[in-house]
Order: sequence, then C-alpha cells, then structure tokens
Amino acid sequence: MKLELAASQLESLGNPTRLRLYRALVRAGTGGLPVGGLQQKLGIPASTLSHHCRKLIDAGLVTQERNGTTLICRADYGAMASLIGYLADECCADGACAENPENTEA
Amino acid sequence: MKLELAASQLESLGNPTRLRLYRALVRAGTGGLPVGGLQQKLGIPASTLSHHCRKLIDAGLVTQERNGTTLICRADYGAMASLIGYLADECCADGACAENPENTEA
DNA sequence: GCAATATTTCGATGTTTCTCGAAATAGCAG
DNA sequence: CTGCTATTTCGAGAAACATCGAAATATTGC
Repeated sequence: MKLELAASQLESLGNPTRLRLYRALVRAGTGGLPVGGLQQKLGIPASTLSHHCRKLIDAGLVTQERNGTTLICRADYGAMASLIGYLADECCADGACAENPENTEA
Repeated sequence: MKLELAASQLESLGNPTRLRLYRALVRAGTGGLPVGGLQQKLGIPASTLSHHCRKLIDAGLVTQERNGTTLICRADYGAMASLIGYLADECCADGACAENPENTEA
C-alpha cells in the first residue's frame, strides 16, 4: 500500500462523525445500510451525511450500490484489512522493527 | 478504547507528512530519533516539524524525552497496538460482524 | 554570565474542512 | 408526465489546518 493512500484513508476515518458512520456500516455486516438508515442512526442532516459518505467512498473504504430509490452503503472489509496490514507492517505495531536491521531508512 | 480517542489518533496519522514522520520513528526502533534527525530525514522546516510532532504527541502516538540539548522522539508501540486493536475489533476487519448478532446496534 | 546549538512558540497567510439549508437530481408508482 | 421519496449538489459561513520565517526558550560548555 502506498503511503499517500494510507494517509487519505486514515484521514477519512479520523473524524468522529465519519468513524461512527463507518462503524455503523461495519456492524451492519455485508448487507450494508441505506443512506436513510444511516441518517436515522447518526441523527445528522442528509447533506452532512452525504458529504461524509463521499469522503469514505473517495478513500475507498466504503462502497455504494443502488437498490431502487435507495443507495446501500457497505464497508469495504478488504480495504480496512489492507490498511490495518499497512499499519501493522510498515509501522510495526509489534515492535519488531527494533530488531530489524533493514528497517532503518526513511 | 473510546471512539473519540481513536478518531483523534487516526486524524493525526491521516496527514502524509505526519505519517512519514511516524513511520520514520517506528523504523528507528526503541531508540527513537532526535527532532533534528527527523528534520534531516524529512527535509522540512523545523517549525513545521515541531507542529506535526506536537499533533502526534497530543494524540498519544509519540513520546518525547529530553537528552541534554536534544529531544528524543519515540513511537508509542502500545498506543498503535491499541488503535489497531480498535480497528480490527470495533470495526471488524475480519468480516466476522456479519455473523455476530449482537453487533447490530449503532 | 555569554555564546552556541536544539527546539518551540508566535504570527501571518492561504487552503481545506465541517456544517447546514435550499435547491436540484434520480428512480419508481400511478 | 406527475407526484413522491431518497439522495446529492450547491452555496455560504465558521472553524480548523498546514506551512513558513522570525523570534523566543532551553540546555550545555566555557
């Protein structure tokens, strides 16, 4: 994963409203949630919600699929897994870097 | 972990300059890096660097310790591990949520 | 105390973000 | 095509952010 992509995904999750939104989608499972359902759960104006949805979609963390007149939003589990992998790997959450000689350049 | 804390940590990592900074610290291992060393590695003005350091420190992802006239910065591996845990757990990167009935509220 | 180095704080500027209501679009039912 | 619901786009205002140079602070050594 490229650093720029990871940063944009982290940034998109780094807003309390969007993190709540994303979490609601994840908890909704593979079935996802319509935008209206999200609006009810989060209790925010539709335009604000749409704005945040777009950010998550642009970052590649959420997908949308039209179902009639409603739009179903789903969390992209693969994208999250990649992001977590990047953090754990590039950023060595396990602390293994200290013993890894090749991990010393910028 | 509280959602607000996770969001603030994600936001602090969600900037390319800060992500590079954090990555440099992680790769430096437990010994950390002085601010001056970071400045050389990243090639940015000292005031800008100091600003970004502060953000990471405020978010709890980086610690500082004075060593004579230089300040050593270190990545807080525990904080990153907690954050990754939050993402993997609350946000179900493994996709297990779909089969988890209790994971259905907001 | 004075000079020298390392780092932060201050102040300013331009860019981006967040929020919301109003208006516009998309799809469906009749 | 009309009306209806779901959702997005537009426009605007306030707040936050990123960046940088200049000035201030901290620590050491003489």
